[in-house]
Amino acid sequence: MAKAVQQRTLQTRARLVAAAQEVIADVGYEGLRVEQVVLRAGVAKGTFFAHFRDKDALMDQLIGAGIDAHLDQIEALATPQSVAEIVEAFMPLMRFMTCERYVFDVILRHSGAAAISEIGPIANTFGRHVEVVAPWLAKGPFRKDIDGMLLAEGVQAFTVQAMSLVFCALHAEVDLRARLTLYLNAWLTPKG
Amino acid sequence: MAKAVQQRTLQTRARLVAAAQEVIADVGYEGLRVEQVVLRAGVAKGTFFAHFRDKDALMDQLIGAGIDAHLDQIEALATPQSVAEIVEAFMPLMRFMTCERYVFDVILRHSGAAAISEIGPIANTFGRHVEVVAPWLAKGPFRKDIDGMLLAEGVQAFTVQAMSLVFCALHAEVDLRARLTLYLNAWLTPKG
DNA sequence: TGTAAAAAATGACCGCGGTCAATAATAAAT
DNA sequence: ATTTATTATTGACCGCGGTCATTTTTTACA
Repeated sequence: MAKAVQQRTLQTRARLVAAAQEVIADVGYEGLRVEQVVLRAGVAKGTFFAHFRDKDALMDQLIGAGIDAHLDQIEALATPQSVAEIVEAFMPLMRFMTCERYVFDVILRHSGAAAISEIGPIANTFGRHVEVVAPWLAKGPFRKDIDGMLLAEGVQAFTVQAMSLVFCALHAEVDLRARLTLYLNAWLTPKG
Repeated sequence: MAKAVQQRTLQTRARLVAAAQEVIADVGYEGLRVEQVVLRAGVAKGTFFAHFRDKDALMDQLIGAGIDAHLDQIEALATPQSVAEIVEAFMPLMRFMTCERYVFDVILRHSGAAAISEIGPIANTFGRHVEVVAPWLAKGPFRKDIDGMLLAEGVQAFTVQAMSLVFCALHAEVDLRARLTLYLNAWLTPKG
């Protein structure tokens, strides 16, 4: 039994990813065209689809990597001791996730796994997000009446809700930080 | 000043909508092709796009109408007095929203208005949803420490989260009703 | 080396959403 | 009625994601 994957394969894939990042640097995520990517990479169109199931799979990988990089930063932080500190810790990640409407759409589409038994990069970052937040909540001055995982899932739900409002005409005036702070105070430190 | 809109226009639009519904009955929302719709309606392809900005706009209208019909039913109900009753009231709507992955994606994409200053049918139903729930929460045995609108927004966020998990491989085993009940108990009747 | 089997790359081709200059139908004015 | 202005319809055409039979390259083995 030989090497399952050839050297050439890795090179081609790396070239495709590098080319894609260059294209994105030029025209943004939404402006990316597969044809431009293969042109830069110097391969045929069909080759792209031999390496990625579809354009969305490439986006899943690239955006997932971006989220992971932000989560690395977040994990290196000292444990936040308040809602304000939690919000602040997540601001850079949220800014990235909402840098383009198209990016946020891709994230939403992949946040629940794209297909059954097929958990992609972005879906994994959502799992990671919960695992990062749960211990914070356990250590901090927050409600203790419900399971830590459930509490963390709630934080995630409200984070998504707050980001959605960035693109919502009805709530355009309310900024992301203030909105998430409002949600998390109500969720994490209920007085009723 | 004459009638701004001709009779013919209304007829054509009605034919297009009717044709679209027939196509959906045949092949589902995801299977809908604009060409099939115009074929059934007996008009040219360009006509479709004179009546709808794009395919998404048609979906927005049709799915938005579906959600509105469910909200009509929900509004006719007696005010729920518990989390269980709230969940039950929303089950049919949630089943509709998650009848196809594509449908849920369209809903997410349009739940925050599609474009600035352009609030579509689905975005409106999200506003309506909050307005239906808020009075329920004010009257029922739920926490009173935060604003009613905020409380209702939270219900919406958790409803979306619960529906997302329907399509998520990581949580496929957990059913919608149980998941939402868990969320809403934690949100509406905190003990901490 | 030479050769056969497996893996990777190719590019012509297709499906389908969306555009637009040209045309037809309707309403308004004389 | 005839002309004029406005609005609706048409269908050839384009952009772009995605497919697949064919060709090229690599690997395994004699």
